[in-house]
Amino acid sequence: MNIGEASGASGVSAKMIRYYEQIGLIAPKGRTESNYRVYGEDEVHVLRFIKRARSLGFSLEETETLLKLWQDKSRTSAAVKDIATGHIADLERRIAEMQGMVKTLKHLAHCCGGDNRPDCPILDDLAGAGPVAGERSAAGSKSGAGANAARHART
Amino acid sequence: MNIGEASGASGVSAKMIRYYEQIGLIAPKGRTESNYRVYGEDEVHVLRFIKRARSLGFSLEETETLLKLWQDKSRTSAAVKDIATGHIADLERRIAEMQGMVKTLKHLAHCCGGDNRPDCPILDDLAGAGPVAGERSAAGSKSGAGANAARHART
DNA sequence: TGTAAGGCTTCCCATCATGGGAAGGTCAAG
DNA sequence: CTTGACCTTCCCATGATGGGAAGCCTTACA
Repeated sequence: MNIGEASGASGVSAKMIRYYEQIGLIAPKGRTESNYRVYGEDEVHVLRFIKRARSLGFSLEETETLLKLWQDKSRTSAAVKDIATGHIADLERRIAEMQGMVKTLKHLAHCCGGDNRPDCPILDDLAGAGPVAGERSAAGSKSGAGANAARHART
Repeated sequence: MNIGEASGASGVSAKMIRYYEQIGLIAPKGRTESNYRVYGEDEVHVLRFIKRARSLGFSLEETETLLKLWQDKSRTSAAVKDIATGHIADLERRIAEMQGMVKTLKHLAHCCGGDNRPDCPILDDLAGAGPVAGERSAAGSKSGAGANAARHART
């Protein structure tokens, strides 16, 4: 199987397959005489494993650990569960952060006329004009962590 | 005011202040003879504006637009509100994606013994062993979009 | 058998926002 | 006058992915 076929069979782009190889996550079964990568069913299975793990939000580093556990027949399910629960906590923390942003933004947008006039509570808030109608909680009170939290949070 | 003082007064790191200058988001009031950047209250105000926008999850591109609107006295609040509502929708989409992941992961973790034995429904799922007890919905059924969604979603 | 299309290879670059660090100039306090 | 704390610019790294160029290989078709 060529890289293109392996890509089609796994749903992982050829570009990514090469990248995963580069970072030591997977290796082709071999190479043809003309240096083409050759894959078998096992490799495709690994690629699908990676893809599924990524779709559940695991980082490539976590995915690598999970992959090793998968291939280690003497693993304990506790080790796997630890990674999963840690990841769940991470996701929930990020969800909470974003929900804080949404809460604040909805409040501000609600207070904003959205008309032809220039007066805008959203800009007032950003400019540090102080609370619009009530508190400046949500993402506001933890702006330090929030700023950090917002980092890389964009698709 | 030096860059260090402006950083302290705004909460934006000196490194970032220089970067924002590089991408044209802000400029110092001037330079000293020895080439040090000099800032005034206005610049600090802009930096705080940027920081607040970032803490609400706006990208630097969106922040730039908001900044221009803030400085444009003939803006309409509708233009600002549009950006905010678009951003809210974006956040909510990403929140929903992550919630899907959490839902699936919690189900899998719940089904996993977390003990000394190697049997693990989490690995079974990743390996594509099919649904553990019920469906493979949540992040699973939209795995294509999910994979994309997971991208850059990590702090 | 020649050729054209498409696939493969490697290599470099871009993204987005941020931090780290080196090499060297400047300033203020002791 | 030295020392330490600043400042300057420049380069590199992150994480996961895509884009594209230059050049080789394979397959199908005339």
